[in-house]
Amino acid sequence: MEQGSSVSRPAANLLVTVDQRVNDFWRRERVPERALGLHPKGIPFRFTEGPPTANGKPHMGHLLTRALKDCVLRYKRMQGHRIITSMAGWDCHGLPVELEVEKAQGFRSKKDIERFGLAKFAEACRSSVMIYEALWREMSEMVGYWLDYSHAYFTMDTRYIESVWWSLKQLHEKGYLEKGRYIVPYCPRCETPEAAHEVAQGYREADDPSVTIALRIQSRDDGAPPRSILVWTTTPWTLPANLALAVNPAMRYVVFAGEDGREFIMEESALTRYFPDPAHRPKVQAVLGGGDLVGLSYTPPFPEVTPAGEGRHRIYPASFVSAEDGTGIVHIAPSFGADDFALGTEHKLGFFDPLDPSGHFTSEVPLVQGKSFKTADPILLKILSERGIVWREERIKHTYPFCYRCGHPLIYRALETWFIRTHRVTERLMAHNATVNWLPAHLKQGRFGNFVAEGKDWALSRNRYWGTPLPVWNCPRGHAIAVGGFAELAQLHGGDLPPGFDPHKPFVDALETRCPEHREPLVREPYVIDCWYDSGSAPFAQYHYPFEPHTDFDPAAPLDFISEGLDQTRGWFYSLLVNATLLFDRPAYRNLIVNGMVLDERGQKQSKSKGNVTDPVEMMRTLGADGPRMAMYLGPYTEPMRFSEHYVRTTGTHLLSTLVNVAEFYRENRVADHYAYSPEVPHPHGVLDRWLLSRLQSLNEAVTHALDALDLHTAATSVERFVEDLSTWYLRRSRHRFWDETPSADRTEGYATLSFTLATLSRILAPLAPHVAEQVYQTATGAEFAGGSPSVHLEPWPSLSGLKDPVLEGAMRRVMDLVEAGRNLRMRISVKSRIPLPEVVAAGLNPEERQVLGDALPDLVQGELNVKRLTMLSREEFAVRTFPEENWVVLAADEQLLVALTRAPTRELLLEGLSREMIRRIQTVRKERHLRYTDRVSVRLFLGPNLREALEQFRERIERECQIASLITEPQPLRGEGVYAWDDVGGDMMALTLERV
RNA sequence: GGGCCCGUAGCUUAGACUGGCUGGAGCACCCGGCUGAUAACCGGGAGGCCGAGAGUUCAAAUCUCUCCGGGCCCA
Repeated sequence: MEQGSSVSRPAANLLVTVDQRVNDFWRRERVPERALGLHPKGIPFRFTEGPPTANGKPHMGHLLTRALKDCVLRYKRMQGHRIITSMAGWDCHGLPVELEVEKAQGFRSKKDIERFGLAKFAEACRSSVMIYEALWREMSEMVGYWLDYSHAYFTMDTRYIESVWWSLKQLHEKGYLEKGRYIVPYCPRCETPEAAHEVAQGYREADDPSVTIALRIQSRDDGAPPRSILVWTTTPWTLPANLALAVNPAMRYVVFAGEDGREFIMEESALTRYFPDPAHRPKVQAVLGGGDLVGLSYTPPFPEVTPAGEGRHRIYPASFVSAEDGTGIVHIAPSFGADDFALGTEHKLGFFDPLDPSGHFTSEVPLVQGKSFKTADPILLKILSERGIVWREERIKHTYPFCYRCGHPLIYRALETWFIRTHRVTERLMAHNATVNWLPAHLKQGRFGNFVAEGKDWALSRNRYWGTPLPVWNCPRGHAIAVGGFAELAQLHGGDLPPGFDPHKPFVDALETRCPEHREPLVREPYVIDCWYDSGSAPFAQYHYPFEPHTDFDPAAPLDFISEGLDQTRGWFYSLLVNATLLFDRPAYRNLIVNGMVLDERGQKQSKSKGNVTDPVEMMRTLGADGPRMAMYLGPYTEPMRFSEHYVRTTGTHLLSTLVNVAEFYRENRVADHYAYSPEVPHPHGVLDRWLLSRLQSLNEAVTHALDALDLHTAATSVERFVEDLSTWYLRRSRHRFWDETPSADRTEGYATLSFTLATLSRILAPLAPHVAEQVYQTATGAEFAGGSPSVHLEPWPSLSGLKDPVLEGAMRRVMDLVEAGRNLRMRISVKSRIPLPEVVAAGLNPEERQVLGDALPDLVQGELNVKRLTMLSREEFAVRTFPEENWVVLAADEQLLVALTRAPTRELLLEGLSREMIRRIQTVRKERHLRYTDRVSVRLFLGPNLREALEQFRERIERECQIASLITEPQPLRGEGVYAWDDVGGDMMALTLERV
């Protein structure tokens, strides 16, 4: 068992092997299930999984988010918290899912969907979701993101939808849910609005009319000549819908006379654009401020079709009016533009929208009735020309949005939309946001705070099919009924709902309903809702609240922690806040970590078209899961982060494979020495052991502090430094103890210290690198994945005390510096460290430091520097002592530390060095033969004269270190197969054969 | 056009809130050593106008302003 659980070397796929073994163990012992069920009485730690859209393959950014969430949840679990809730979740609705199906079916428009049949379409969407859910689940489980996947919530589930309906009815009753209008990009051919990211795909160069018209201002009974204001537009078809004009009060406008004697008004700098040649530029007769124009009335371009009304056809001030193009006077058609809409709403101008859903003029504009908006352009212009209203007519090339699916030009138009009136609670939203601990902090008042402060309403309804249906039914008598659950719907239906009732379209609309008051048939609003509302409902809807009475959902309790990517700022972070505020009047969450975007190795955004997308599953198959995880914690995860295989290998993989190999070292030796693990806190005597334990407690404290602050970066770098110290100082300085032939108290204390350290470190590492932590834990405790073994993930978070010794840690730091200085000196005199030197003299450790190190100080330094004697002096003593240059080399390592080293080895020491040369070469051969280091061998040697002398003196040591059972020296050079030979070992020949015995 | 963030060695970063010692470290690179735990380890080297400029100050990577570059979001 013990041999079999050794990790294979060389370590190319070391961490992949670890993952496999650990995953087998977890599956066999049902560790995730047991871990998720720990601490049923623990202090709640409230969490909700932000449901990823079950659409498209997961990318590196998703891996990052999972790594962050998993780390925090594991930490809290180890601290004894009960996680509420560990349910996984999937966002199932929305246009991305519909598009996926449309693409698969080759659909080009909504009409294709209708022809296909809504019931079949819904089924296809559902299947699509389930395919992606499997992909995502694979990635999430691979990275070790432990959630309860078998009880995941799906936003398309009937019960989930019922909870969402409940909440919408709450909003409706409180008056937050209302019908209104909203400007959206709209494709008349597909008869659907488009989302911003869709519009962004469809910008193209377009050739359009560029028309300047002159609208007559109504004179103010002062006898002055009539003036006309000049208005520029590229969409003449919107002119029948003109309800106002806008000017910028901060700009200057000029009055000038035209050739026909009429007076015209435009913005000052626009005059230069319209008349580039100064010789032909008309004379300015008067200059007006924009404010002078505000309030004036004018005659609209088509007075016979455009309904007059209060406030209409006047000039309004607006800051969005610019002087960059046009005349500095903007035509306002509130039905057909965002700025227009806002201004129209502000001044209560109402709407005039004479287009039908397919973009053809209705009978409201008889001049062009039945014509599409685009073909109406020239006809309308011709009429205006005949009336003398067209002042200048040109063409313009500019970029314009087209439908990315069918290529038809889009229009912006005001559509009937259901809103959540969030602007009414902007103050509450801001107050709740103020309580949140945002990481990074700048988002709180920055990007997110600004967005909330803008106080825009939430346009909730969508003209689509696959989504939560808007649960509002209209009575022909003119009132609306919001349905807050299936029981209420059954009442309207007048009987039980059909068995297995699916609330999606088209089933919900096929249900017959009657108004309980007027007995008239009800018709549901045809919309589905924004899927962000679905996910924002997750904290309660995943529990089917309030229909199921005894759940973990507490209406009064915000979530303790969530984490998602920066793209969720206006997505989930916002919808959670709105839901929590409107439904429960409390903040939605207390802490959140927002991760940045994951870029490729050159800092470029990863995108399919660039072909620079790293597949997280592929990466984990090559490198294991924990290397990428660790690399993410070690990087700037709240900012855009470069990420590549090379980056992972040199950070996370390096750190973790070092650690695994330290554990492997421990295993091999303790198996050979039959050391039995004990979980007791050791109290060793040796300085190195005590130093390591002190470092361990310091690490424990640092990581606890960091994770409490949700600072995973500091936690990871602390671990990194510790592993470095463990591997390159403690182990290198200690390894010989573990090779002692005979058991000693010191060796046993070494095992106790190392195993305790590894076991504790594995617990500290568990939230960060769960697989490697398990491997190290199993090795350290000697459990070795045996059936019924405990798992590190069922252990509590360590809280060491009484082991810390700051003086010792500081003193050891000085020793490390001293050794480094000594190595530097050896380098200068070109004496390799295999050759012992007689003496090193040093100063710079204070008495306290020297005392805490005691006898160990010479051992540490002499062993590491391979010198026979260490003499410690005070700085004063060092200063007065002379170090003749022919015998000594001296270095001031820093302001404190002074080191002097003897230059030349004695003949005796030279021979000792040669013995080590021989040992090294024999060891090399052993390694080449893949011998375990417990294997014993017989060796035949042919040696030059110096080496022979060295062998005579150090024979016993060579035999011991190389595990030699029989050693024969040959007088003649060895020849033939199996002979290893060197011509220059300290100037001598050396050859050998070696056999396992 | 507006908002937010980020610029420290080729790369990843510490230091910034609270100004102060020669701006530390790892990877990569070059030279050398070592190798019976390791994609290991050890020593040395090269590599920084701390994005630029101005200001405050006895003193600025750090505080202030402006600009430049990059990113994200919005219009």
